[in-house]
Amino acid sequence: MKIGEAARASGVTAKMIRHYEAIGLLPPASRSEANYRDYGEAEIHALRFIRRARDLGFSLHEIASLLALWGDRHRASAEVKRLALAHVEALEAKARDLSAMAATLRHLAAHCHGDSRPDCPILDELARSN
Amino acid sequence: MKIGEAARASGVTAKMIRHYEAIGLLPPASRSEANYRDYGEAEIHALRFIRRARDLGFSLHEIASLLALWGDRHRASAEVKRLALAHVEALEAKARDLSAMAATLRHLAAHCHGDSRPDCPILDELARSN
DNA sequence: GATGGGGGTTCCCATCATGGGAAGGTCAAG
DNA sequence: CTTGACCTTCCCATGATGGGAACCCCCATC
Repeated sequence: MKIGEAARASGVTAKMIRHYEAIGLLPPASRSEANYRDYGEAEIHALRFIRRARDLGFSLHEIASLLALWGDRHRASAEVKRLALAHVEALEAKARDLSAMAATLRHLAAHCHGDSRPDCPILDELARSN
Repeated sequence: MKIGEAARASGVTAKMIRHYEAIGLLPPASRSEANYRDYGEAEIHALRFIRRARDLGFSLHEIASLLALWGDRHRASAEVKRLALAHVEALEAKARDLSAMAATLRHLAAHCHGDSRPDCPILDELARSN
């Protein structure tokens, strides 16, 4: 399979597949006579694995660890779980941060008339001098 | 005030102050004889404004708009409110995305024994072949 | 007066994940 | 044999931030 097909089959763009190889997340693909990258089922599986992990918000660095664990038949699931839960904590912390920002701003906006007059509690808050 | 003092007074690092000037978010600062940037109260206010907007998750691009509105005595607060609420929507959407990822992953982790055995529903899900 | 330290200045590079695009090679079908 | 779709590598850009080098400036202390 050439890179375009692999991209369609895995949901990872060809650009990203090359990138993942370049940074060592994936081993160098074997090449055809025309120097085209050639992918088999195993590679497609790995690419899908990466895409799903990305969809769950894992960084490429974390994904490298996950791939290593995936490929290790003697892994302890405890290690995977630890990694996953640490990531969950980070996701939840980020979500809380964003929600807090949203709530603060929504509150400010609720007090803003939102008409043609210039008075605006939102700007007042941002420009507050203390 | 030199840039270091301005940084301390505003909570924006000197590095970032220079950056904001470089990208045109702030007008070029006036310079001392030694070519040092010189800041007055007005500039400190603007820097604090920027920092607060950043704390609320606004992008520098959005902040440019907010600064323009802030400086426009004839602005309509409707415009500010519109911007703020659009940003709130984006924040909430992002927060929802992160929460969904966290929930999915927490669910998977809950089914993972997390012991020394290799079986792991988390990896199974990532490696799912359909 | 020399020196040292703690500012400041510019400029380049790195992060993280991704995309755009140029210049050129390869292959199938018309 | 050309055309078009694909592939290759390489460079640049994003957004916000930080690190660090090389150099300049000023003030206090020996």
